[in-house]
Amino acid sequence: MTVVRRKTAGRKAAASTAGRPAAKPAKERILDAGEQLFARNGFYGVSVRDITEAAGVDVALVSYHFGGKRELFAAVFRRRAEMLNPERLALLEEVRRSALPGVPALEDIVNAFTYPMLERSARGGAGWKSYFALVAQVNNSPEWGPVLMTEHFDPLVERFIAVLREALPGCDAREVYWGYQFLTGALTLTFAETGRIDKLSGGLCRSSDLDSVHQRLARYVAAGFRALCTAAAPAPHGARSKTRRSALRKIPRRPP
Amino acid sequence: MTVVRRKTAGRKAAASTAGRPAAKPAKERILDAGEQLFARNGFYGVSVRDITEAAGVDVALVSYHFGGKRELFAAVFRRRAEMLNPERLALLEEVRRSALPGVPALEDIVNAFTYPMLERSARGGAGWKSYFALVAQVNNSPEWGPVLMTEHFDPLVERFIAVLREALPGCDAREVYWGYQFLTGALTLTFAETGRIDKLSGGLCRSSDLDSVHQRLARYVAAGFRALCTAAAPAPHGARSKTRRSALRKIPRRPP
DNA sequence: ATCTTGATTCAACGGACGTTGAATATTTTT
DNA sequence: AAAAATATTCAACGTCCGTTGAATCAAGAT
Repeated sequence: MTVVRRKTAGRKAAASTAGRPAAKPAKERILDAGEQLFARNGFYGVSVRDITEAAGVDVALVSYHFGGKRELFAAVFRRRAEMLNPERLALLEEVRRSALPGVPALEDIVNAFTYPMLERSARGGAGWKSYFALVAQVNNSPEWGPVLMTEHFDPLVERFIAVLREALPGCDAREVYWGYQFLTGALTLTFAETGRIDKLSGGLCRSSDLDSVHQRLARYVAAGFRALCTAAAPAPHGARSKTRRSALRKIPRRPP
Repeated sequence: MTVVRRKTAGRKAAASTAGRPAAKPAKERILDAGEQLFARNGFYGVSVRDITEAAGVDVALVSYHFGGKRELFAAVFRRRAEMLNPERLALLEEVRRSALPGVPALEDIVNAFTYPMLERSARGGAGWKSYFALVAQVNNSPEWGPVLMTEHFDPLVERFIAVLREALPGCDAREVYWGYQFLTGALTLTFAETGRIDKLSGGLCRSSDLDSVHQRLARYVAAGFRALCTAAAPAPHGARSKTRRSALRKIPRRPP
């Protein structure tokens, strides 16, 4: 009956005068809060109420603006992919064009793939950092990976692999696909920034030091591609026994 | 009052005669079911009831045997780590010993690290496959990775890195740590088996084909290590501009 | 045979979950 | 200024959540 409407008035005042964060529209603030929280605890580890409280909006707005929690998750994932990937594609084409009539160096191709991500994760703001941590989890999730990664990244990846194959003439396509798989695994774990390398190295390396990654990943991966492609052609067995046979022994099967 | 105890009698009969799965003790069946479900949907994506229903036991047994859901998750993670890592360590030492008085090939060191996992994921049974998919998610999770990976894998990893450094004399320690980081990222994404490489390659490569990974990963990673370590010594800038400078442009900062 | 201990079942708890519909407020269009 | 469209608030819904305590069962020890 005599309840005073503190909330509404208070929110309005805070939005127009006091706090910075209330400047953005609610829909965007939900995306920001969801991005941060989903990156930390995954889809099921975050409730709609967690997100709306962090965003300072009402719970019902998630269903209103996005249709539901799952759709919000997809929208979070889509938002920055659409900002990022056109630029990565343009950079890749630029690398390719500037190497004509030859083919670009493998390092440059890999860099075109990784640099826009590493650069934004390092200096693009907290939102981008959260986003890439989220990508790391999605990429390794059997539930979300096949859906979201395929939908938003595969067109770019296909073009990237095509350019890689140009730069690796005569190399079996399978080697390139596996080489890409190893690259994306290394890249996404980097974005997870779990701090594990910090502990392992006793502080010598830091997860957050993406410049160190930028200086090393392309070289590492390019060498890996070359090693895969200079290996014996599709001869499944024989030769090169040193790397495969030397000290390996069979693992016994589990007892039934 | 007159309720008939169908459940108990039925379960007992099924356990002793009809079904295979009831042969194991309840505690182990909970671990098995949790392993499978956690691997698919993560910690928060699976309820205690999901697990106990899959295991065919009462809900209360999770709290009774493990103390709670979180402790069950940790127990699932610990169980196979304790089977696996002593063997990986023994294999590493065997590789090292059999190379004396020299140092082992990088490929053999990496293989000692990866082969026991790849072999079990390929031929160790469904439980092992689930387990490594779970490891892939944990390794990329900012919430669980630092806790569980550090606790159960770091002693092994430290020894592994020490041997790597023996095999890379004169190489800066940071290069080895980063090289390991890229390796574990590539390895764990492989275990996630999201099927993404299958779609990308049009069926040419299969996520589940861990033998293909075994044939390629050690070569790829060893070449990567060598590339990191033969690069210009800790000279942070200069030289080698081709790999770093050529076609890269600055990414503009976000508007404030 | 009785006692003891550990394993399992059952029912229930308070709370958090995602979503909804009606009511209200705000902005845009006419 | 009125009307329409959009945005936000509030309260509540039914459901599922993890955990608990008391009761029952199954064996082994005394």
